Amino acid sequence: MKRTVTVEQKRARVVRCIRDLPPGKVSSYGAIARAAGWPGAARQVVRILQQVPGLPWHRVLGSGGAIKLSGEHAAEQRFRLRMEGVTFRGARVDMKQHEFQFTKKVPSTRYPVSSKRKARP
DNA sequence: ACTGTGACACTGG
DNA sequence: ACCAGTGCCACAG
Repeated sequence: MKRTVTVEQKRARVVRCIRDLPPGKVSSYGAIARAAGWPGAARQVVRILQQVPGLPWHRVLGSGGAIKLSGEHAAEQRFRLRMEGVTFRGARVDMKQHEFQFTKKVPSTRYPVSSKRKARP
């Protein structure tokens, strides 16, 4: 039979992953998507963060621990993270110390990019 | 059906 | 470090 995983189910898994982030620990959009078994859905993680209230949104960063928000929002995120004891290395979070390790995570799910050639008319 | 958008990820120059 | 190009997925118009 067909598995037809609905978007709703994927969203639910993403939400769970985000809720699993304990204070002082962070993750990234892409890592959350992979941990939720939905590799490549970083942009969907963003949507979910904006739509679902009550999530620890400040613990989700861009790749490499970069804050992808701007202006006041970025300041707010930095503030909240510092309040939880998260340390920074310049403008980015020290992932070495604060990246949360999801036990699950899809095995060797490399980003499906087949560069090797750029736009070639 | 098609196009543009977004708190993204990656690679290459 | 920065920018450009490409890939990704769902959603709004």
